[in-house]
Amino acid sequence: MRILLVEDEMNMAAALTAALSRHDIVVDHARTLEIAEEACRSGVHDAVLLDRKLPDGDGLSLIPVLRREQAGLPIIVLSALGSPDHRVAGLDHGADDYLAKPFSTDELLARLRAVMRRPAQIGESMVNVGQLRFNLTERQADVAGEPLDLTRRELLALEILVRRAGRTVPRSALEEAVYGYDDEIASNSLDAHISRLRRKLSTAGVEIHAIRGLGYLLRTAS
Amino acid sequence: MRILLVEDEMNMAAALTAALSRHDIVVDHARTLEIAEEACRSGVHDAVLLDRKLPDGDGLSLIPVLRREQAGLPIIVLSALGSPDHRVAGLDHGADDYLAKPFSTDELLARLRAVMRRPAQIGESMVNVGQLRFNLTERQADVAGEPLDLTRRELLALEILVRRAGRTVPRSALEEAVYGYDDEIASNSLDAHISRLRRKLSTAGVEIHAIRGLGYLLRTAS
DNA sequence: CGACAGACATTGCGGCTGCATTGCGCGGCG
DNA sequence: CGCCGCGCAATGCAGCCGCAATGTCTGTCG
Repeated sequence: MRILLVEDEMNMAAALTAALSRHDIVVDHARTLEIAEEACRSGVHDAVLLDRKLPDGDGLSLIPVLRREQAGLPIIVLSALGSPDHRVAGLDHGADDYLAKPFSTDELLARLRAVMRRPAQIGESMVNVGQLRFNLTERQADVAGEPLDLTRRELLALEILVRRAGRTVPRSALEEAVYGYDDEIASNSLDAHISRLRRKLSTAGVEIHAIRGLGYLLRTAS
Repeated sequence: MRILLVEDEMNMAAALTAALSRHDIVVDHARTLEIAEEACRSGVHDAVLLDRKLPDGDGLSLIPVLRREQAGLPIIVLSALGSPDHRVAGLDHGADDYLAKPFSTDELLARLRAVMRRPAQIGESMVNVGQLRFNLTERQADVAGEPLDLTRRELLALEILVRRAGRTVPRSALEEAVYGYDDEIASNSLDAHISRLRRKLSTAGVEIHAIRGLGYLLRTAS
């Protein structure tokens, strides 16, 4: 892990660098806002520790700059200004955490770990078939980025077809997915839904094949 | 915004609920770990406030459970156990932040905002859709610089629609965001709010689309 | 090889469900 | 005491969906 420490007081900086180094954290040290801005441009840092009182201004003013350059880069403010008001100000300027001096090194490390843990992206299960992209969690279908306007029954049918793309889906399975168990169906309305689905998928590069006597099968257009 | 408060002390819970409600945050209250676990399963919460001393165990033990159920759900621990050691323990158990009692309500709100910014932090806590600009931290909506005059319910509805712009928001999710669990709704008043929202957004270049049988969808006007 | 039957495709229609809109009255807050 | 937000209900409306009629295709049997 490599962090950028923005701090003008040399004793403080040295002590922090030593403490963090003992935990195998690489520390780059910047004494001014200007140097810090320059340093962060390299994009090698995993987090920023930011002092407030700096020779060329309040550290908080750096936060919007960092956010623009390196969106998502965790920022922890370290400051002797520790009143609730000061903390609120720091957090509302966009900091991820605010730690008042003096603090324990262990707590700093823990807060660093906490802030670094941030999940990259909650796994959204997406299925791609041809130009068709189906988001299983959101229950939404796109064709080349354009959202498809599907009705509820069409969505339910497409979902199960997509989940088993390339394999034949028995007609009975489709009926159970689209209607309930209870909801009896006494016509060919499932076929009707498939028909309308096909039209809406005409530009999606996929085909819904009918497997006579068995069911349907979704696959990329040949 | 809707949060889950896990706290057994009723005075504390009532005070917090009142304070947060004043900032238009919907609070669901759980007195025990068991109830909390059950409540979080609904997946409607944006964050969790977690006490440590609870009738059925240490609140920290809930964190792994929440992480498994709802990865990415921000968790802030609130505890009278405020020593650095305690904080480190809390953070290393997976909490996103640790606030020692007593704390100022303003700081809690600021830390909530900080922790909520995270997922959407790519870019800013400002969402633009069409001419509509929604400030998630300030909770304010502008159309071409002109601030929109929205009521509380309208704001809550618009917030969740904006947070998930371009994706269908289930009707149930909207109801839970705008009203609480307990607040039963026995009419189409949600529809009424949507209707009035639409009127106020008429010049915003966005549309609130109704997805029949599913919910609503906000997107730029075609 | 032709004819028929069964299965799927497509499309129009009507009913019904669920959404849109508006007005009213209550209750809370100033 | 007046205002405003909100829940509620009534009315109007649109679109989804079930249904059936008709067309197409395929596989089978005489």
